[in-house]
Amino acid sequence: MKERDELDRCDCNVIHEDVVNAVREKMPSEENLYDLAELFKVFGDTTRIKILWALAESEMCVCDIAVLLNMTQSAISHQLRILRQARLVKYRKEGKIVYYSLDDEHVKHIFNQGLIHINEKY
Amino acid sequence: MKERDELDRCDCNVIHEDVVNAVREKMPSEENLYDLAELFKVFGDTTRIKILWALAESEMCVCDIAVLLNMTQSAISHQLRILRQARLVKYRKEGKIVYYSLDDEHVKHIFNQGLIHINEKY
DNA sequence: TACAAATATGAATAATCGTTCAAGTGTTAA
DNA sequence: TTAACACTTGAACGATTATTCATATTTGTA
Repeated sequence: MKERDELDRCDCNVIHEDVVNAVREKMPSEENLYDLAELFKVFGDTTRIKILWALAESEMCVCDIAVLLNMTQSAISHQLRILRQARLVKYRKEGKIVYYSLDDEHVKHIFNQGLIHINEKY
Repeated sequence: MKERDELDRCDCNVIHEDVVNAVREKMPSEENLYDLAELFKVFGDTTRIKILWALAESEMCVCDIAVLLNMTQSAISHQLRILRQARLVKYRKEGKIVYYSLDDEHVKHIFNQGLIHINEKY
């Protein structure tokens, strides 16, 4: 029985079964919630935040970003791969130089909402 | 010399010094970027995303959340502490029961922006 | 008072993650 | 073709993190 399993697992009794059921019906799919967490995980690193903020300002090559953030070019390249996989940045090659830029307009909107939260609190 | 240090560190030459300088001036403070990353780090976990989404729907006690997510009450309690510290949830006590609810209206806005990004891509 | 229930917390463990280092592409120019 | 440069990548290391387990704490109740 499903309910029995859940109680065994949660280690407590259901206090408000009606609330739980109502909320359960309104929850997005497991997949959607997972993807959402994965997206925010990408934003949850200072280096990547800085890279995205920089690219929101201007297209830049890997070396420029490394200089701007005072980090090794290798570290930047690793982070750019993660941003690429999340489809947050795109790139174009010009000879040996690779130029990165934002691939998503609402990154700025998400950041701004985040800043609102931070600055509103005290 | 600052520039020398940066070049040592980034392991490459400045390609577009003008771009780097222009972007540097537009960057928010180190502190702001750090706080922003910390906020998104909190969103970057499936369990916490689920908790926040549930609380966006209805006030719930710890036990209810544990049943809803099929997790131990202890695990939920640990995550609620993180959400409390980030000022994303608030709580009220009623006897031995602790009811949690959202403490921030734009959590929903941030989530919605995130979903837009996810769903727009293919 | 003693007990059970709801929640919180500290320590431990396993998994994940960011950076570094070393070695690899691919491209330009001598 | 050789060398230098811009960048990428894989492995390794240390740090962080989510969950579990055991143990508190607080409150209602017998």
